[in-house]
Amino acid sequence: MSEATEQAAPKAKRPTRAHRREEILAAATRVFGSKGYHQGSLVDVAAQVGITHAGVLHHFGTKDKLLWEVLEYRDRVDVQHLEGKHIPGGMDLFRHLVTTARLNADRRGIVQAYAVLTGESVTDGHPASSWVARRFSVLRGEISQAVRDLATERDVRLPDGEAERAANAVIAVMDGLQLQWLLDPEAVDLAEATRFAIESILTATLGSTVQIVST
Amino acid sequence: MSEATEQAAPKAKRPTRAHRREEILAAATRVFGSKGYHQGSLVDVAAQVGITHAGVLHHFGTKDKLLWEVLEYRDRVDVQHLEGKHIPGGMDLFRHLVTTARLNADRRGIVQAYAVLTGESVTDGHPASSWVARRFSVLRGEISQAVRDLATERDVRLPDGEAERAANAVIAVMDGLQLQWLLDPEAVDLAEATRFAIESILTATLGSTVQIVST
DNA sequence: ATTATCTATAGATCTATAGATAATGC
DNA sequence: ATTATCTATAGATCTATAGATAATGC
Repeated sequence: MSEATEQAAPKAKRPTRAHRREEILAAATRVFGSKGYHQGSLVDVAAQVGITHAGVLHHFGTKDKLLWEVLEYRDRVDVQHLEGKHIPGGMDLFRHLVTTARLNADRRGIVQAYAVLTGESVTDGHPASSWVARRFSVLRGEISQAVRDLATERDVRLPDGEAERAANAVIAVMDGLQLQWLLDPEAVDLAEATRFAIESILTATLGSTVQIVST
Repeated sequence: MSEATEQAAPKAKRPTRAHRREEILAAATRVFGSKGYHQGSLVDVAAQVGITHAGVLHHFGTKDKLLWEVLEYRDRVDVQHLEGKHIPGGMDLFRHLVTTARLNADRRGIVQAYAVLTGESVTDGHPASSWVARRFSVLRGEISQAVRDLATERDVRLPDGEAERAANAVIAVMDGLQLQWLLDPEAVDLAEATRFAIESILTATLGSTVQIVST
């Protein structure tokens, strides 16, 4: 905040290195989201930032590395969005999932990028496949733990593997609903559908009605 | 079966036009499934059939048209696989969905093709998007009707739009489980997970335990 | 005569590299 | 001196077309 070091108000300073990289990452997210990784080109990304593709490569080296950083960037943004900075447990986790779905209904680009890259990631040797697989694995762990917490809370004894099955179903239903919503937003109310599906899975798993009151 | 018209045993006759087209469609399904539509080239497809890419274009005109025919071909195969030739209703429909999931666990290529093309289809202007959207719409109609049938059968009065919500959730969970299974087959038992998820959704929707006994 | 293929090639793209130039920071 | 960009270009692909050749069917 010291004004002494300020010489004059520079109109359009060169963006800092970190800032430029962020601009490129944001542009790449849009491009990969709207066209996919293979079909989205470095020229497309560069054009959105107002430089040439060579400029993009100067910052990221290769297109693969750019994608990796886009995915890491996504992780960082997702986490920093949480208040407590770490993912909640028990019922709060499911509330959080529904809330995220509601926010996502106004962030089509992000949802699309996630859906496209996830779909592409099952192709042979795709650079995003290990990222997506790890993401699933982390979610599976967190959600199944939350299911176990709820079961304990309600004195329900779960069959072996039931918490994992429920977690997989919850993850699956969120991904699948996003696909349907992207292709036909009229046919699916993303937040409502997500709440309904998660409540159904939890209700059936725990044997008594579960209601998620999202904030 | 008349032997009179047979001259000699021709070793390797030229395949009929229809047969050659089928070979190409099968190859294209494999290629688009393993690499995606944009990344899978006509040269790849042609190589699998043992001709050049120009031969493929002779039969299908353009790459887009080839994709459309691949999708129609998929529809035809799916339908002809059913015994009655049309999709069943009520509980039989859900039995059929679980059975399909079990068969799919041994047809990775087909599942992968479906997942990849569905994911790609949400990119801007993708040639498969209307096909996927229609597929969702048809499934939604069939499944929601089956849910209504079950509700009537059990004297359950469903809230407005509940059958559609349940249908969307069932479709979503099947698609989502396929993604997880493709990326990590150890983590998901496709048939078991599908059965569990559909039973959960139906149980919660109908308010009493639903069990799907797959044949 | 028609159908199925092939070779050759045009015309678009794409990623990545090399080397030059301009702008900042010490 | 370092960092950020640019221009130019190499080297791969890709789709699609044109025209030639071979194989079948009447």
